[in-house]
Amino acid sequence: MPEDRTNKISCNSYTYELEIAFEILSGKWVPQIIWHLAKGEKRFGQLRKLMPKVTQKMLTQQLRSLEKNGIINRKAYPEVPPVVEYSLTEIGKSLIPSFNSLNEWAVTYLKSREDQS
Amino acid sequence: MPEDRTNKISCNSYTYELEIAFEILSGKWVPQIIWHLAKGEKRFGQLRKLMPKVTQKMLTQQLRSLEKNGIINRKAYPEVPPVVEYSLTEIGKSLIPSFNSLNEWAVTYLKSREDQS
DNA sequence: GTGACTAGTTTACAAATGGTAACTACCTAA
DNA sequence: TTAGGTAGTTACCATTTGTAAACTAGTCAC
Repeated sequence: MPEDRTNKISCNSYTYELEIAFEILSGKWVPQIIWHLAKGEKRFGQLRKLMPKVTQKMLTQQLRSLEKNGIINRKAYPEVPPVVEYSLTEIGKSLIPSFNSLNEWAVTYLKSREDQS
Repeated sequence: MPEDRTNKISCNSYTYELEIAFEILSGKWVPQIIWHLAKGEKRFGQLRKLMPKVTQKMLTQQLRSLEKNGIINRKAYPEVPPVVEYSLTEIGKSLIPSFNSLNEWAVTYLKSREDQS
């Protein structure tokens, strides 16, 4: 074997996709945003009410990042006062099963930690 | 309805578990570490070789954090030179399906982004 | 007694991330 | 003309996270 090509999926390339996912989803408020949008389109102000601890700056920042990455849609209506609606894209919606899986894992995890103490 | 208790699962409490998961799994090298350990017990030096870009300090730091959170086991043998073996705990192993799910999502995601450009 | 081996620690620094608070734009209604 | 409503932006600071490089400990082989 001249090069280490015995496996098409080398360790490095195989973790690459997974890391992309975590890169996109990292950000203190990102999971929450996606979760809320999973339940339906929301306006900026609605998200603020649902997430009282996030500041305006952080909310727009993370919304912009999700938009850039194609996870959410932003629809702005040229009205006064302004109306902006956020929703999950198709690829964004396809994240929901993974989120449910992680959520279930976390429930089990927390339970197992309680039992120990 | 005196209080908003129509749903047992309120928005706030429901995202809580999900956020715990992301909290534990955030950290630049954490997904990779878990991924490698999913394939079997590894020594410190083996992990370093599998992840050439991580520094010693970061590797130990993130391993410690995962150990503290009960995701991995650390077995140290009092030999010279030292031998330390890391492996996933049961709850750690139970993360693998979620990781697979996220990984598959990311593959689809990357494909869909390629197609656009 | 010098160097190699493994699995770290330590110090100092740089970069990324997040938080606070004040400010903007635009139109409407009083 | 002044206040209110929505969806932001800006400037500045604090905290967290990550990096680089040198150092440690204990034993063995030379």
